[in-house]
Amino acid sequence: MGKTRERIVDASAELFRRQGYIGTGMKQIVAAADAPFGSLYHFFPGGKEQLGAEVIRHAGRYYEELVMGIWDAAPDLTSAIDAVFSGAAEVLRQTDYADACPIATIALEVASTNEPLREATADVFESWFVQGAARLEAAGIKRADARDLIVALLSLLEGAFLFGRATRDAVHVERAGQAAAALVRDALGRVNGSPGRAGRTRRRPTPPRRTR
Amino acid sequence: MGKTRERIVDASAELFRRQGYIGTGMKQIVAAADAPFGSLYHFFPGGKEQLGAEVIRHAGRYYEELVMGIWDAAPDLTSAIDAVFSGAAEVLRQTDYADACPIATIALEVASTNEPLREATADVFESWFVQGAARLEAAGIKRADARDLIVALLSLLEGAFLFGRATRDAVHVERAGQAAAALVRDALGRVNGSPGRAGRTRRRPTPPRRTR
DNA sequence: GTCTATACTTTGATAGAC
DNA sequence: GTCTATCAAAGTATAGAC
Repeated sequence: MGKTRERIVDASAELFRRQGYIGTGMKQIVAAADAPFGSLYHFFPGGKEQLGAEVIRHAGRYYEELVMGIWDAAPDLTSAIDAVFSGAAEVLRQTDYADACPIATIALEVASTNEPLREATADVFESWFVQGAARLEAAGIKRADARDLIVALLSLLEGAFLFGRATRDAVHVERAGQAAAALVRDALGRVNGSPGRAGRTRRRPTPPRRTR
Repeated sequence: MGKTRERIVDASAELFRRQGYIGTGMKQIVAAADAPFGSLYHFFPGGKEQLGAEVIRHAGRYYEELVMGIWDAAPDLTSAIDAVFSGAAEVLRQTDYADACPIATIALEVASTNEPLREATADVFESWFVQGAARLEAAGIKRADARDLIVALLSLLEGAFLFGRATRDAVHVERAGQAAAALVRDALGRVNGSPGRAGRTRRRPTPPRRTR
């Protein structure tokens, strides 16, 4: 229904997430996008690599907005963490253990083999770190701790995605969420003796400006 | 110098870890193994899939023994966690951010596309969970907590590997190790009020029997 | 912008001599 | 067990009519 170029990017993102970048063929993409083959190289003269880079950045930003939207909708920090992990586990189940992180598979595939695409994934992850750290700070985590904490929280999520997909069991994601909550409690306790209300964020945390 | 079949498996494991299963060709494998092409299908009549399954199980067991060996050599639980994560970060740096988890890339590639290989990765991960949980129990973690904790610790490691390779920065692995240590302290505190000696493992934790 | 046909390369896999 | 030649299929990419 949308524009052809848009459909190509969306279909590619879906296929890359499930089959990886290398495992997805250009012919499969145009078939899934219901797009003419000629349009592919019309819109992406740089070929598969240009398409891959665009998909990584597009899917990365989309997922960032999805997760941060859930985060911001929660009344406090611990609820936010719980909502993100619970929601991720639910999506994993509902998609037959296919839809987890949109770029993790690509990131590992290209990390040592394709420098432009590796940089694209690194940029996406860095943006996630910045956005998450800003929210942790807004919730009262010390600036010096926020960066380390968000990396740990997202590592828990990514690792649990890996185990969840491989074992076809989303409980790993939920349990990782409980571990994430424990890490948050620790960090909050380090700055505030009363953990009861320490986790309460401002009602409308100033959304940090995107750096792009 | 070893037997041909052995060289093929080892070379495949190395290539799969860095380039993934799909991204590695059979011709590249025989070249790296310095093996005759005919031998490949002589030893692996099931083709690439049979080779992939064997590499997953072989590399999975090798890595398990490597990590658990480091674990068992540490004087106490928190030292063990630190040693594992620090060692992993060091290897990551020394290999130009190539050598992290030997099967994570394959696991994500095949999770939704190749059921036999997906099962192989699931078996490996499950074995890691069992071995790790047994060691946590031996260190005083309650049985009911050990399983959840080992999944969280390994999720931290796997997620940090992903970010470390993508951003070419091993500090993520070290920081994940600190978060892992915090989770362990929490779990130990839940069973023993004196965290000072609570983390002390038995000098020779009974190695749980392998289930294969 | 769309569409078809096709060029070129690489892939996994096989056959058969040695 | 080894080695070479080769297959059929799939991969990415291009050309050119419309």
